[in-house]
Amino acid sequence: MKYKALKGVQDLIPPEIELWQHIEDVSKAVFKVYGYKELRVPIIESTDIFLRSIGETTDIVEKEMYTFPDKAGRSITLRPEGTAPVVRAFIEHNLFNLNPPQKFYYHGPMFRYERPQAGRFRQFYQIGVEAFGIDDPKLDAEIICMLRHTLEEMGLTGLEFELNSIGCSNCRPKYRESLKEFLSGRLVRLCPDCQRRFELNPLRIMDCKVTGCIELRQGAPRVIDFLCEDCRNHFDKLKDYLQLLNVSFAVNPDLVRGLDYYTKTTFEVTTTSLGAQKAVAAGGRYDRLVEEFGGPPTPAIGFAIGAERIASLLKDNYVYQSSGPVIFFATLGGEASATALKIADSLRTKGLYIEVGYDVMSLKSQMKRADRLGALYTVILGEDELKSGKAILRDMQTKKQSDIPIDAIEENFLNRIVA
RNA sequence: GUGAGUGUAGCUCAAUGGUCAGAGCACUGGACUGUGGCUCCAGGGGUUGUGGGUUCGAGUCCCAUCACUCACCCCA
Repeated sequence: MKYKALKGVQDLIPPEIELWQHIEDVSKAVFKVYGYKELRVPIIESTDIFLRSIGETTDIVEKEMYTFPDKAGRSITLRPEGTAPVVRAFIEHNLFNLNPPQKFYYHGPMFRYERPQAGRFRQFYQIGVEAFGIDDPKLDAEIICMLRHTLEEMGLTGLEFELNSIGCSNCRPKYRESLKEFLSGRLVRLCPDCQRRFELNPLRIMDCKVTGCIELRQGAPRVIDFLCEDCRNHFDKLKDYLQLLNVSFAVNPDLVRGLDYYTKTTFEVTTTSLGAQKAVAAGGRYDRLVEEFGGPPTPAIGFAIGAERIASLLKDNYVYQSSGPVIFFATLGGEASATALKIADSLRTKGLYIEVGYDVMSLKSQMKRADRLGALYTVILGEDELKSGKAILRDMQTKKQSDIPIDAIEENFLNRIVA
């Protein structure tokens, strides 16, 4: 094959595309009742937008970004995630002047240069939301509740909600030091990856799956125990609200987000029915990012849903809805074909789904096509029918046929639909 | 970036190193000169991912390369 899609990217084609439309439609409908407005931001941004927000030492920035110079030599990056561009747009258009909270959603492709595997692609689709201007844990609860609502509405079941608080700029550094102190004596016995994490992101060590590391970190300090009063209150209230809203969740003290900008609340939704890439949505609070981007101090929280993973969970049980044409015109001969085409065109302008056969096809193959398409009726129109002025109307379900005056076809079907 | 596995028809897969590479599904046609689903029959469709090598002989063995898959790192 001469041309193929690039590694890690994929075409979405019928009928599967319908599932994707379902996922987008449901999320839009649910977001709407929570007051979220759509925001469309470019898929390319200045590279430094991601350097500053995601963190220069994260893997995303270090090795996963599609970065290239444009024709004027500026460094451009295909967005690896949606929060940074939304924050940039939020500040650029002074959206903080609106009454808080300012609530937005977006959906579209993201790009990361990674080795593809199950549930991971180089171009992947996220549906995300961001809410600005309120640091009340009620907003955290609302947004997590909205996420649950969205996923359930899409038809997902058996999801697990995990929750954590990773503190703020007051309490996290203290925890980080305490953790490093605890681990420093055991450093040489940790796996090579964790030895690297020790300097880079020691919190990640708590997430390591190597059995030796799991044993070594027994009794390690937990971030939850280091929260300052503000963070602790926030987290406690959030849990209360979630209980009030009947959202079942598990506190996972080891839930660490990969991006630098998160503060306080972090959460993740996982499923047991995918492979290693089992997170279907994740998010958290980022109270400092807007200010760091040059905007006014603005607390914020958001999440993103991984559309590929949702699609792969839903695809086996999804029932495709696409309905067939009301009429299939099976014609024989040029004159009949022209007559049918004209009637079909007229009915289509009235909003009816009509298909016509083409002259190269035998009647048999036209009938077959009508059947495959799921047509309700087939109108058979040949030279005999033109002569008598009456076409054959075949009900595809009952196989019953009757004559119908050619002049009356249009009116007949328009009335049928109205009635 | 690391590791393992797999590349044969549109799809799912066969073929102890030995004729000119097969089957099911799908597609087209016929049985039914102008009537769909079921059945039967026939037909079209392949540079066996690509390039080298070993051999009298390679889909099969070896090397390289590309792609796909899964996992690691990391992450939705």
